[in-house]
This record gives sequence, C-alpha cells and structure tokens, in this order.
Amino acid sequence: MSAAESAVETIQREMTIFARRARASAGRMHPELSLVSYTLLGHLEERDGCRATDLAAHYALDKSTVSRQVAALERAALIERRLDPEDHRVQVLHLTEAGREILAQVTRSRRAAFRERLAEWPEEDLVRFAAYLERYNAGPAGTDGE
Amino acid sequence: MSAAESAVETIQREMTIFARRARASAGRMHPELSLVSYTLLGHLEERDGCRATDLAAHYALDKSTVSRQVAALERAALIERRLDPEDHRVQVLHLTEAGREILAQVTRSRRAAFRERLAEWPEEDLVRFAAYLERYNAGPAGTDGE
DNA sequence: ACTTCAAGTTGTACTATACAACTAGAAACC
DNA sequence: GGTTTCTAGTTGTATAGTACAACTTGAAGT
Repeated sequence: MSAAESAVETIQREMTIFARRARASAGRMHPELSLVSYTLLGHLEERDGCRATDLAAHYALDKSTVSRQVAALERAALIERRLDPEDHRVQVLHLTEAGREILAQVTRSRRAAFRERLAEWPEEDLVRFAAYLERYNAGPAGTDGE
Repeated sequence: MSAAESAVETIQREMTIFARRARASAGRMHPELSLVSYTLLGHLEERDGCRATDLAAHYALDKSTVSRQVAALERAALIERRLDPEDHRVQVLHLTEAGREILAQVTRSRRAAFRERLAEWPEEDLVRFAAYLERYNAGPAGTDGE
C-alpha cells in the first residue's frame, strides 16, 4: 500500500472515531442544546433569520423534523416566528435575546474545550490542520451530504 | 485574534460541520449497518471477539444499549455468542462469516467514498492531515469521551 | 375559476439511547 | 458453608431525533 493509500485509511479511521465520539458526547456536553439545535441557532444568527424550509434544505433534514425542532426552540423561547407579510405561508425565524445568549454560551464552552485539547499544538500545525479540514469539508458532497 | 486562536475557531467549526454531516448521512449511506453497528463489528474483528461489557466501556455506551445492539446483530446473523465456560455470566461475542463479509463490504464502500473525496490531494498533504487527525483524537478525552 | 405548487403541521413508526429494576452467576468474607 | 456483595447481561420504560405520508393553508399559473 502506498503512503497515500495508507494515509487515506488513517483519515477514514480517525474521522469515523471522531464522528462516533462527537455523536456520543453531543448530548452529554450541552444538555440544553443538542448539536442540531445548536447548528440551527447558529444558522439563524449567521443569516439573521430564515425560513424553516431553508433550514431543512441546508441541513438535509425533513421539513417535519425541522418543524418539530423549531417548535421546541420556540417553546424554549430561543427563537421567535415572524409572519411574512408578503406570503402568509411563510414564517421567518429569528433568534430571541435568550437564544442569542444560549448560543453564545454554548459556543464559548465548546471553544474552551477545543482550546484545551489543542493547547499544546504549535501555531503552525493549528493553521495547517484548520486548512485541511476546510478543504476536506469544502469538497464535493460525497461521504456526507449537506 | 491571533493566528492560533483563529485556527482553533476554524477547527471547531469544521469539526462540527463534519460531525453533523456524518450523523445525518450515517443511516443513509449504509442502511444495512449503522455507524455504531459498524464500529462494534470493527472492534470485534480487531480484538477477535470480546464481551458486551467491553464494548460498552470502550464506546461509552450503556450496557442496555449494547445488549440491544448485540441482539440485533445476532438476529441478523452477523455475530454469535459463545458462552464462556469459565464464567457462565459471560458471553464472548464473535463475528460470523456473514458478519465478516458485511464488515468488509461496508469498509470497502466507505474507503471508496473517502478515496474519491481525497483523490485530488497531494500525498504530502494526505500524510500530514492523517497525522493531525491521529494527534487530535489521541489527545485527552475532553471534547468527547471514549 | 381550477389546478398545481409551496410551506408547515400532525399522525405514525422506527432507531438509538439512557436509567432503573431485575435475574443469574461469581467472589469475598466472616 | 452461608450470606453479602459484586458483575454480566436483559428487560421495562421513557425520551430524542428522525423520516414518510397525509393533510391544511395559502400563492401562483393557466
């Protein structure tokens, strides 16, 4: 096996380990915000509001799933729905103040965990690792599908 | 923000994207073998058989969860239980021939997906990326927990 | 106006998971 | 040697996340 082939094997194995761990720990780390809820809130912050359908399309989730997630987030007062005056079928979703705070808090705590884990890494390696991950994720949707 | 801090941000963001995608696509990619089942079978192959308790400890799963997963894998005839003659509480789990084949088949298909995704990468980058991932996962269980 | 399309909700089912209560067997300790 | 304690595993119950299908409501096209 060439060095390249063996490296691909390793990448596959380690990505699998990471995915499994992330999945197992996602609920335990932030009981107040699942990984999906977190990314939905993040998307709302980034886009400054969007429709449920946009979330479903972007994250390859069924619209019923998004509908229930949105209902839960609204119940928790983390988001609010604003009816689109142009089209009465549409609800534009926005973060509430509380939602913004929770999102920031979870982001801080996640960031702290990553910082700790990467504390010993030289800057040069951090920068290269970050670039590799970006390149990997930017690739054509193959292994996954966004 | 320093280059190191901004790299950590990127690593966090990209790892999150990867984890979310992996989760979303895990079921769709291999309907015959969930990510968890896949890793359980992989562990059995690697260790050439082990106990349910070992699986639970290694993957931080509840023993009841493992018990049900194992029951499903046995029902699918991918593993078999052998009673330990030394200790009648213990069942040593082993892959069956069918289990070995399914595992190999899913491994091949996953490998093909990764290869395709990484096809354009120069060997040098593959090797470095693989090393970074190993280093990341080998770190102290912080963000996750095995 | 009628049909067709789009956004969301609700009913139903399934999977993965945890926690608690339980059974069965092994080990330890007077 | 009998009682207590520990360990392996199963089962009951509950929850979260998910999909698919059927439906409602409103918009757009013909």
